[in-house]
Formats: sequence, C-alpha cells, structure tokens
Amino acid sequence: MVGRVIADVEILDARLVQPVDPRDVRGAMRGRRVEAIDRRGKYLLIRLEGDLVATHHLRMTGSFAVPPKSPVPTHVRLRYLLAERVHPVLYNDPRRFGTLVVATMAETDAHLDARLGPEPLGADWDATSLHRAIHHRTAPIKALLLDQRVVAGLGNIYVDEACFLAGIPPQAAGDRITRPMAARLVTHVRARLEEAIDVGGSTLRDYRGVEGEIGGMRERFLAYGRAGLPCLVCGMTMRGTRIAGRGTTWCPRCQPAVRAR
DNA sequence: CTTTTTCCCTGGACGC
DNA sequence: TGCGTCCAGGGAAAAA
Repeated sequence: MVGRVIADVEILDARLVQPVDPRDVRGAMRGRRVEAIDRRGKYLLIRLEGDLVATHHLRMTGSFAVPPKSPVPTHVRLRYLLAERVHPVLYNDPRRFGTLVVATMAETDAHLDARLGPEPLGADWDATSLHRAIHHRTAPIKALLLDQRVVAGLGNIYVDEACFLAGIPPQAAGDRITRPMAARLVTHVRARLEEAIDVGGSTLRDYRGVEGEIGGMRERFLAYGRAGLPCLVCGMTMRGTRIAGRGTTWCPRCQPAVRAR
C-alpha cells in the first residue's frame, strides 16, 4: 500500500468505525497517498499524506488479505481500493472485535501514548524499567504483563509462554518479582516474540498473513493451551486457571511459587 | 488510586 | 443432522 493512492474505502460494517460516521472516514481517506505503515503495540498505523492516520486494531480475529495471492476471506468488513491496482486490500474479521479510528497525527499520538507503555523489543524496555513499573503492584504478574501500559503488545499466549520460560508462576504478585526475575521475563518475552515473528505468528483459528498463510508458532507452544497435558520440560501435568479473565496455564514444578517476603 | 469483573462478538467444539 | 450450550480473548467500561 505504501506509495499508492487510496482511491476509495468501502466500509462494509459500520460498527468497525463507530462511534464516527463511516461516511466521514471514507471522505477523509479517499484520494490520499499512503506515506508509511507503522505499528505501536497492537495498533497498526496507516499514515496518509496531509496529517491523517488510519489506526487499525485487529483484536483476536482481524486480518488483512491481499488477493489474488490470498483467497478472498469470508468476513470482509472493509476494502481499500488502491489507484492503479485491480485487487483491493481486504480487512477481514469474523467476530467484529477489530476497530478503526481515523485521526490526525497529534490525536493519534495522544490516544496511543495514554494507553501504551514501552515496546517489548525496544531499547528502553529492560529489567530496570519493568521492575520499576511493577515492584509496587499487588496484581498478579500475568495481569501486569497483559496491561498494555506496563509493556505494549503482549497478549495471553506470549505472557503464558514468557512466565513459563522465566520459571515464574503467573499468579505471583508484582511486588514479589525481584530484579533478576524481571530480567528473565524481559529476556524470554523478547526471545519468544522474535521467534514468533520469524515463523509467521500464532494462528489459533482465524489469523492469516496477507497471502493467507497460517502462522507457525502454534506448534511451538510450551505452555499456552496445554493445561492437563504433560510439561514438555519436566513431564508434570500442567495446571490451568483463570487470571485477569484469561485462560492461564503453568507448570507447578518449572514455575514454583514465589516465596513470601 | 488499584484491581477485578463484565461485556462485546461469532465460529467451532461438544453433548444429546 | 440439528439444536443448544460453552468457550476463546483485547480492551473499554463498570464495579469493587
């Protein structure tokens, strides 16, 4: 899309852009050239000429498809028609959790800055900054890592994976996470994210790459979704519970309870 | 202030 | 096969 002019935007599901009138979004984007596409946390930013940003969030089931390399998906909610290109870029989202906001750069930055902490793959996120952000908190470490203001971009899968690899039980309170433990979390969050990116993401059911590809990460899960199954490291039965409203899996042997202070 | 719970939404899995 | 029920989860909003 970068460098091309958006000839038109067809919004097939008005709820995608609520509470804004879909006609305003269409009118604002039409005829503008795409200058760049960026990401902040889980937000996808389509930067348009003339100080305008289209901010997509895919939630769990959103994906972009680029025919004809990709098959046309079954739940297309929006079509970007590009000048001098036959096939539109499609936004697909069976469950309609995804969102789209169109705003100026300043409005977009303000919106994101209020919601997002440091990037997990960025230089400013390290053991010290994580420890500082959570050492006074009593919520479980899993809830804190899912909090996008603590660190931007982690979801349920990667938090379970990182806690497992770091040997820290997900229910451990933030104020019991020592600096060395924070260092292990940072290391394993980074390693797991980079590995997932390399293999094309974690398709569970709906996620697809723009050419329809299924992500390769789901065969590599060590913790996520393995409750009741043997731990791939020690063989003990993995336990399942609910933390921060999310299904949570951990190994009682590899992630022993943190000692009270 | 922090933390927890509820809600949104739909397709797939499962039981009968 | 068909129907009902439950579950998955990111983030906003409400409740505690």
